[in-house]
Amino acid sequence: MPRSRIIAAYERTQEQIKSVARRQMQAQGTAGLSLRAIARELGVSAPALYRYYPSLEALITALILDAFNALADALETAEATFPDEEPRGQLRAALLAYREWALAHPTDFELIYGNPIPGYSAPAEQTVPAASRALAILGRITDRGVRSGHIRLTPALTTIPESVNAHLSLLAPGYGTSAEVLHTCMIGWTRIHGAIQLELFGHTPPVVGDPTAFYGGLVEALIDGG
Amino acid sequence: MPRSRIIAAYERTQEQIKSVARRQMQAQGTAGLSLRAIARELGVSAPALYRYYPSLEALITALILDAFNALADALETAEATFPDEEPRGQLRAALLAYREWALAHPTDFELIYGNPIPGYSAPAEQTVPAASRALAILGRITDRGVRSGHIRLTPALTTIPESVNAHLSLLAPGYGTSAEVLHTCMIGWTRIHGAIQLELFGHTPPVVGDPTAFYGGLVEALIDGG
DNA sequence: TGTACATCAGTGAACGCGCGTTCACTGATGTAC
DNA sequence: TGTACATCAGTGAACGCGCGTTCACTGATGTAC
Repeated sequence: MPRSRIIAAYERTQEQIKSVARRQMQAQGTAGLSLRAIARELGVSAPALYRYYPSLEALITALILDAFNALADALETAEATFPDEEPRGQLRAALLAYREWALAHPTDFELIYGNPIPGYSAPAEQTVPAASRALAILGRITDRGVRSGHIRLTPALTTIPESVNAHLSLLAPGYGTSAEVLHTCMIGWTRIHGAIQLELFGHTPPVVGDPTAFYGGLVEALIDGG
Repeated sequence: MPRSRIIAAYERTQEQIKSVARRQMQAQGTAGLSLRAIARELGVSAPALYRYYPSLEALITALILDAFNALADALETAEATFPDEEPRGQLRAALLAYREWALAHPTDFELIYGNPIPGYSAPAEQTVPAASRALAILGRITDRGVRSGHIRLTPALTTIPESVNAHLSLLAPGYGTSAEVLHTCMIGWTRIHGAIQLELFGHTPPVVGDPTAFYGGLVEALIDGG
């Protein structure tokens, strides 16, 4: 068997393990992840998994990286459904995609944005770049929109607290935009995130009745700089 | 010993158990709650706890109810620092109190708003009333503000999706207010909640630098109907 | 083409651990007469 | 005041369970000569 096929098989097994892990998180919650349970479902002994991941921690890290990247990929796909000349369409699509991804992959969402897993702490040098991708996408769309005049920043939100402005100014170049735009993105991010998180865990639906429509209204207000 | 003193001692022990449980959640996460660990820290055998709570589930329910009520109490205390004639001050104080309570009691916050605990499901008839208190407080403050003209609803947000409006209209009387005000409160709630949740789990601080100032700006925008 | 060897995925037993819950019990304290 | 009894907080052993990880191993497959 050629070496490349062997590697492909190895990686396919890694994917299989992660896929079973994701299914189990859905049933048991992120804290319920267990190598033995995964092995059982795969019809294999528990030590066999150690060929593919050196520990439970490593598997969790892989799942987290996948989740951050899958979310960012979803946003990028949404962005691409409109040309760069229509940043409002891009922004709307991206914001809706954020929620849709979360609803479609609730445990991945929990994994990256929810309670930390008891004994686990993520290796920052791996997760930070993956985690930043989503914000970078929102940043560049908004930046395009502001430059072309399609998106305006809310006056109420352009008065950035000095200490925050100082910090954002340091990071903004890394995102290829200004502190103002980055601030707007952070505000926007916290807004959609709160709505999604509360919906996911069942706090808003009993009150608003139709969470999709509720979120839609929230997104329109956000795009209009409200 | 008089019967009332016996009951008081019993309840004091219940409080002690919950307090140790809270400390352990802080260290181990909400999913790490364990009767045996609590008993160990109390210097007592595990079965002894069954005098006070019939099961781990019951203890968790008690902790959840306490948390919802403590949060609502914090909002009410904040509300009371301004007279009813100054609803903007009341609203600002309440919104800031929401974050302060969350930062002071991160695991209680996780417990009520974070990932569900694996094997546990809350008894709705007990938790729903407690959970609704916070929203009711924001609702009555906002209602006062709108009636007296101190608080105005953002135009962008008064266009409520029809399906949402229908549902809110059913619930609004129960909160002693209108569908519009309730909608504004839900929007406001999702906004501050997202900011707090992302801050608590470390997602916003590295970007905004000064989360207190960032949140402050967000609250001002919210009060101004932004 | 055949043989000796290396590679490596996967096994099964074992380690030490912690968990929620049950059970029959002890022993101190308070109550009734 | 003294005695028999009831109450009840707390104990210690045991139940059956699941966990992550280690270890020496088997047995199939591919490689070198």
